[in-house]
Amino acid sequence: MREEEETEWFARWEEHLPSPEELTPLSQTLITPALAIAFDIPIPADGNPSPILSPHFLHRPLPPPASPHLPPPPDFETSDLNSASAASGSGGGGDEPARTLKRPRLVWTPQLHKRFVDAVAHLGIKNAVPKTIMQLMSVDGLTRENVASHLQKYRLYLKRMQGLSTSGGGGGGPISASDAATDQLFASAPVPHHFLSRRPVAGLGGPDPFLPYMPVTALQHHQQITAAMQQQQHYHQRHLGHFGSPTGGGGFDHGFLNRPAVSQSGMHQMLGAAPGMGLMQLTPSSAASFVDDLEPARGGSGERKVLTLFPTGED
DNA sequence: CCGAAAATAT
DNA sequence: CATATTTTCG
Repeated sequence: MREEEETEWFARWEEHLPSPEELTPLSQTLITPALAIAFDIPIPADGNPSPILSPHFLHRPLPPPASPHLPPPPDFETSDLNSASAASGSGGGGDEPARTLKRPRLVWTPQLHKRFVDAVAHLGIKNAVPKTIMQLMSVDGLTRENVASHLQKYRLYLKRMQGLSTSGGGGGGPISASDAATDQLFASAPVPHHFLSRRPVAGLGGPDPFLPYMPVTALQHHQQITAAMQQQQHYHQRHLGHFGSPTGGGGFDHGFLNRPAVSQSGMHQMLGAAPGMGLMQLTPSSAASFVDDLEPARGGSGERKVLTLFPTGED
């Protein structure tokens, strides 16, 4: 019977999250610099190249099928399309500049986290170790430590949930125990129910028996964690928090950005700061002003038209 | 290399 | 002060 349940969440998964453009207001560059040029697309801020930092992190093609008999890796895009100019087989050179540089704090955005969860789900809790996860994610710049750290937190989150999910968890609300700001990130991603209260399937040493892979084709992000992105996202995250759209008739909560009340933690932070909210923490290095335009669109329905596409031109 | 804890940064 | 992410230790 459980099997059916699993298939169910599986089917619902799609609706659970990716969805709406509302959730993807992030400005992912869909157009590569080269492409833009080819199409003669005038990049905004022409005079303002947004000299946002672009520490060229190392980018590895990530080769391995890490999965023995695992279905083809998710359509996770390898998130690398910068091979245009670097195609030169030069020595491999190897010189990935950025090997000993202190890379900026990694910001786990919902998208990244989703990728993380997907990877873990496909690997199965058993094989979900940092290294493997990292490889599956194929996110350029991601290090094993990044994943390990996040995994640690993720596990704690899962554990926490198990204890709170006393209501039989069946049917009612799968995951709605705590809405601490902390869980927001995790809430944004569908937590495979197998993870909860359920140990490795006996008799199976490998990945879960079934793993049809979810239809997350909506993934339209070319993820390349760069300082630029991080800054933008970070900035957004700070401003997000209250969205007046109480699931207007929806009924399904996408579980993200629509948490009505902030817990104490949130208040504490505000208390520390001024009610006027002027907390704009720009990273030290370049305090260039970004053209972020994430409008809460209060009032009627929201209007998500965030197109801050800027050239990742880094190659 | 993995996992947990301590240390730091925000 | 709390939380997120990094670095250190076992």
